Amino acid sequence: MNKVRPYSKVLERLRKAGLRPTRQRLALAKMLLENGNRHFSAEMLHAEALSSSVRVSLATVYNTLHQFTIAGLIREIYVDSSRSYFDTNTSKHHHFFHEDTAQLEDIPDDQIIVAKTPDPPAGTMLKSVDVVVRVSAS
Amino acid sequence: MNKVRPYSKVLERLRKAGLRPTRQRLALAKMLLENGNRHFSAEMLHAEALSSSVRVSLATVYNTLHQFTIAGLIREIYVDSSRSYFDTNTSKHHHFFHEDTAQLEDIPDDQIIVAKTPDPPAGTMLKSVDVVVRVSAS
DNA sequence: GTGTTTGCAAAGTGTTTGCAATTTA
DNA sequence: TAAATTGCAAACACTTTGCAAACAC
Repeated sequence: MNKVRPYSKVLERLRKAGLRPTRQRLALAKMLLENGNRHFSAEMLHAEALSSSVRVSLATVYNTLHQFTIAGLIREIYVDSSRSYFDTNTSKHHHFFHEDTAQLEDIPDDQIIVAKTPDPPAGTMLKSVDVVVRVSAS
Repeated sequence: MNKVRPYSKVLERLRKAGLRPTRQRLALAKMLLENGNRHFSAEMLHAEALSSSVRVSLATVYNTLHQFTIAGLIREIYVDSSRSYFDTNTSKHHHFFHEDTAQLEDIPDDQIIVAKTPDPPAGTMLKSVDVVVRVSAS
């Protein structure tokens, strides 16, 4: 059902987020949002941009990922204490993390059940419930 | 029941892990293992050591935390992509992460239920199931 | 035109490493 | 005294930032 979004959709989403659709932002948004769910780091996205002949600096990739995260277009996943990973799928779901390869993989929804979510401590509100299942070659 | 472990216990645990009980390792191990469950970063532990007049370099703190982690005396928790956090409680349990203060807090066992743990992908074995509930001041 | 965004290079942060000096067994 | 460990400073990897040039509206 949810096919590749037409170009205008991406442009519209940037506008809605208050982000000027510059050449760099548009190119990165298209790479990320028109190709299904993806897990990636800043370096990975930068490398992919360059090999697709999208000229963009690494600094801009970092800044753009930050802006996209704030805008809710992507989300950050915490699995490594020395590198940021992101996911284009912002809906509630969880991850496998392959320790050997540093790859992320979605856990199918029917494969995990968090039956009870804890009450947030007094004075706080819940932001997210993230489950990471670490695996390695057996 | 589980009172403060006597000095010899810590020494014995280091020996069992194949780690020579040097002054630095012994001091750090005592700070960590004789004071209940603690969440901390390398910098935090280093600062605490210095203020307790335990002379130890930051490099040694890093190296020691790594060795303790491999030995299973402590475990690492992944909540921040720019800093490593550790926990002296190595048994199965989950965490709140206060985004405002960067503090970790245990989730009481009866407050969370992971009813179904996913099958690890083919060719992999499960290492851990970590739940992080992010909260912030409301 | 005016304010925003980019790219570069420099700076910053947390962490690791090489190696001489020290310590442990 | 032989092997392991420490501390320092330098090196590292990843990320952020200052600022002039380029760009969007």
